[in-house]
Amino acid sequence: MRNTMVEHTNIPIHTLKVSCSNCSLRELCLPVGLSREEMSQLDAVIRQSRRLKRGEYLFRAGEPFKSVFAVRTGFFKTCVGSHDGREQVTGFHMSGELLGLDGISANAHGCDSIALEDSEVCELPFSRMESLGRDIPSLQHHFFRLMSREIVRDQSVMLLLGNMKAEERLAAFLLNLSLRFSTRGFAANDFILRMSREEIGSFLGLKLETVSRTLSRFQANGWITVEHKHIQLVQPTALKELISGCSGNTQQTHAM
Amino acid sequence: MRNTMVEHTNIPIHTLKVSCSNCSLRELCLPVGLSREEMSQLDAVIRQSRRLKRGEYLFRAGEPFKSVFAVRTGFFKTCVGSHDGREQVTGFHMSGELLGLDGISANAHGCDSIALEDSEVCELPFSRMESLGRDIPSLQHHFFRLMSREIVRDQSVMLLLGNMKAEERLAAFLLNLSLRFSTRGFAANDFILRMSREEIGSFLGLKLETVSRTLSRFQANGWITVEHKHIQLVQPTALKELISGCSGNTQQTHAM
DNA sequence: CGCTTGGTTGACTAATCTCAATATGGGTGG
DNA sequence: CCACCCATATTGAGATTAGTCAACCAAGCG
Repeated sequence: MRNTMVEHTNIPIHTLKVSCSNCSLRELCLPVGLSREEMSQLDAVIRQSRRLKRGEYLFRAGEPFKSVFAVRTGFFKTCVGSHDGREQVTGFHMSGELLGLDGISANAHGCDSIALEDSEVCELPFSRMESLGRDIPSLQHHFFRLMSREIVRDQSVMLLLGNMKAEERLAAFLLNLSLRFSTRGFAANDFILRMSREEIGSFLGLKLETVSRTLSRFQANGWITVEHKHIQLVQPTALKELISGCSGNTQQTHAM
Repeated sequence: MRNTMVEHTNIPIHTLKVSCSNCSLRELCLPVGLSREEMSQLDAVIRQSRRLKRGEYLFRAGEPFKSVFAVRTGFFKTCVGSHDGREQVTGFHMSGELLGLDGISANAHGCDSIALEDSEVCELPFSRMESLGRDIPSLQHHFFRLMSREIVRDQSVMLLLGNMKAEERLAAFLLNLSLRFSTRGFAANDFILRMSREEIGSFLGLKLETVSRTLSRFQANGWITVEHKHIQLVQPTALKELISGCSGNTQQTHAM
């Protein structure tokens, strides 16, 4: 029954299409439609990828801002801390997603970014991306789109935190993860949570006990199975019904 | 005592410095440090300002995205709606702030934007701003900064919605408004709320009754006076104490 | 000058948090 | 390789907060 889940990493159903020679930035490169020439310019700017171990900080709030980072593999959380130690997880980030966009405004990172499993990122020195954007309009445009997408994502989190009940938040959260896994070629209804109940709670504006209880209730309803961090969506439809109506744009393939 | 408050608009302490000939975009122009030549290029791109009456929509979610808008005068709210009619106010916006950045990602506006009083905006056709940015690097950079700032703002709203109690939310809200008024040359401790209790509640993730009760309690404590929409901060320090610790970056001069 | 809308207040209910006890698993060091 | 320990998760009971429903009031508008 309990297969050796210790390193039961989510299994890709099909291999990811990688378009950018230097690193698998589907999100960054694919939609732009760069020429071979432009692609190599981009490759020249993208720094060697960096590996992080579980628990390691990619950057910390307050550090000078130099680069944004694209997740190649692994899983990250970002959080803003408050003086008295409360901390709010502002998002979870997986492959193809960009980290550090909030640092541009003040030339300093605005949040902490921490690897939740061993991970690999590409560093994109921002000023070089800016100048490259001037030469390659489609790249510039795509960068604006990525930033805008982050704003859209944040709006849907606000909707979640401002309007939804605990069950709805959890359902939206699970379905969002499911969607993002599946667009990356992983199983949609069978995955491993990379984060703790407390981190989920922080993100969803709930206490860890509430997260735990709500997951148990979902399981009791026969909607999901929970085995520690291993989640299976048995009746995703039931979850979808729960949030039908509150959706807004909770259903994004992008970061959350 | 109660002066004819009907049109008691907030009074500027000093006149705003206007740097851009076409429209008062302090936020957009001042920090960039454009040359006279560049400034006139920018002026050429910025469309004639548009006037809106109270209650009018600047744009609606789903409409094709063409431009972002800079608030010249007046007051706006943005909200994302959900299918079943719930709506979440995602922000309030005053002079110098940009609206519509969330539309870039999908080429369609992602929220409604509604004037809360008679207002005036400048329209900035986005594609022309993009190409102008290619010619004027500092403008491009500034645009990235503005988008990043929006992301930072959203993070602080998440912190507010995820971590704070009703009293703390209201205190943070009032102090944020106060700060923004004062940086625009209006009185910091004496202002008119442009939005209803319900809209405040929607933004803060509270019901209107809770907003009302909490304001009453603040007044009973002697911290503020409330006369309908006219608010005076009598002991701003008391409010600051309330949120000391949860701040994160709740104290921004920018939109909220 | 009545009517409609928005705001206040109260009593009650429901949801979530808090505190606490108990399990469980994974990691560590012997 | 095993035993132990600590961090993490589950569950329960009771406290607290905010939501709900409802009555009432005041203001602004036509």
